[in-house]
Amino acid sequence: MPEDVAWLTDDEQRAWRAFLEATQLLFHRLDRELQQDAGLSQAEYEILVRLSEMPGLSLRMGELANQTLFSRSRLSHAVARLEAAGWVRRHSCVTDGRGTEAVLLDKGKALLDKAARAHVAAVRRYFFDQLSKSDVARIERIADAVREPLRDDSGAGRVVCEDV
Amino acid sequence: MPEDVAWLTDDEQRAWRAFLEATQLLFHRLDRELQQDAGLSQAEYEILVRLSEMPGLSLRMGELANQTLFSRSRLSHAVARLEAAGWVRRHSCVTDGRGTEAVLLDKGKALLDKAARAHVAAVRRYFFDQLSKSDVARIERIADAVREPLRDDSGAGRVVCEDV
DNA sequence: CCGTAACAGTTGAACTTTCAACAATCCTGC
DNA sequence: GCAGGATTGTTGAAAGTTCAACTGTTACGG
Repeated sequence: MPEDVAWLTDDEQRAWRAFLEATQLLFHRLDRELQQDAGLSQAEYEILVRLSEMPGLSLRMGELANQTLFSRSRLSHAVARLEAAGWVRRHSCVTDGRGTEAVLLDKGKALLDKAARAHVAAVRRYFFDQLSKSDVARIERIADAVREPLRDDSGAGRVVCEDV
Repeated sequence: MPEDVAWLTDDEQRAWRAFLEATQLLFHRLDRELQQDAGLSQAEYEILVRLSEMPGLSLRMGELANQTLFSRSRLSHAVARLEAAGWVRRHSCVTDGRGTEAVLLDKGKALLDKAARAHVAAVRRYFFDQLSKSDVARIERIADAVREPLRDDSGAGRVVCEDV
């Protein structure tokens, strides 16, 4: 391991590895339970949730992609599967001929309700049960700080200096 | 959304979503930069790192799977690719005829050194630069608390009560 | 020893995600 | 209005992951 770039301190090293392992384990576990309880992947669940929160239970594909942080392609494939399963329907957008709207169907809403119960319980059990009130606040603050710089320039490769 | 199971409070809801989004954005970004800088996926990088930390630069497949949290199958495929690329070699274990040892080759070590420089810089830029000293300590503590219950019974489906 | 169970790892098929190319529509300036 | 460019979304193939079945090896009980 080279030493000439700013390496991580021991504290940082331990924190980073613990963080990686914890998130990995947590997401794997939540995924598996969601799969067992409702036959949904985290990705599918996320899509259904976002739709369910919209008035009209519908959303343009692009906006849905933004909210879920999926690529357009990934979302297209995923929604195609949800549509095949009868949980979602797509129809082309009235106001913009290029667009497509995805709509959550009753069958999908029912499944989501069932899935959400189990999923929230799991999130509580494996995550919030281990956390104090101040941990929760701290996590929100840290997460906000981390995501803010990453949020916008999501397609940029390490901008160094690029103007005039 | 049903209300009869312990739902999340508003604080928890916000923290959870921020956490999900931050981790997603962070991992995507690190993945992409690793890919651009060294042509490695996070998974491949992880494998090379673990091998590089062993005396002899080698590890049994099973132990490597444990450390990386990969399934045996995933690891098999991944190491097969690394082997095809000439970064790793496999040979069957001397002391246990069933086993296989993966060994990091010079070419792999060299690649890893290069990759590590860029990767660590990225981890610092996108993660630690946003964190205070006390954030780092808190993260380690929380991560430990979260992973500990998940660590062992990694194959269990929500044990309710199972004895006598 | 021998038969059986447990273990270590690999394999191929099914599925998901990514990547690049594409079709269709909208917008803009002339 | 219409050419050129940007935007929206889909598609098919390649790459990666998961799942279940399989091979070969070791450990154990009789």
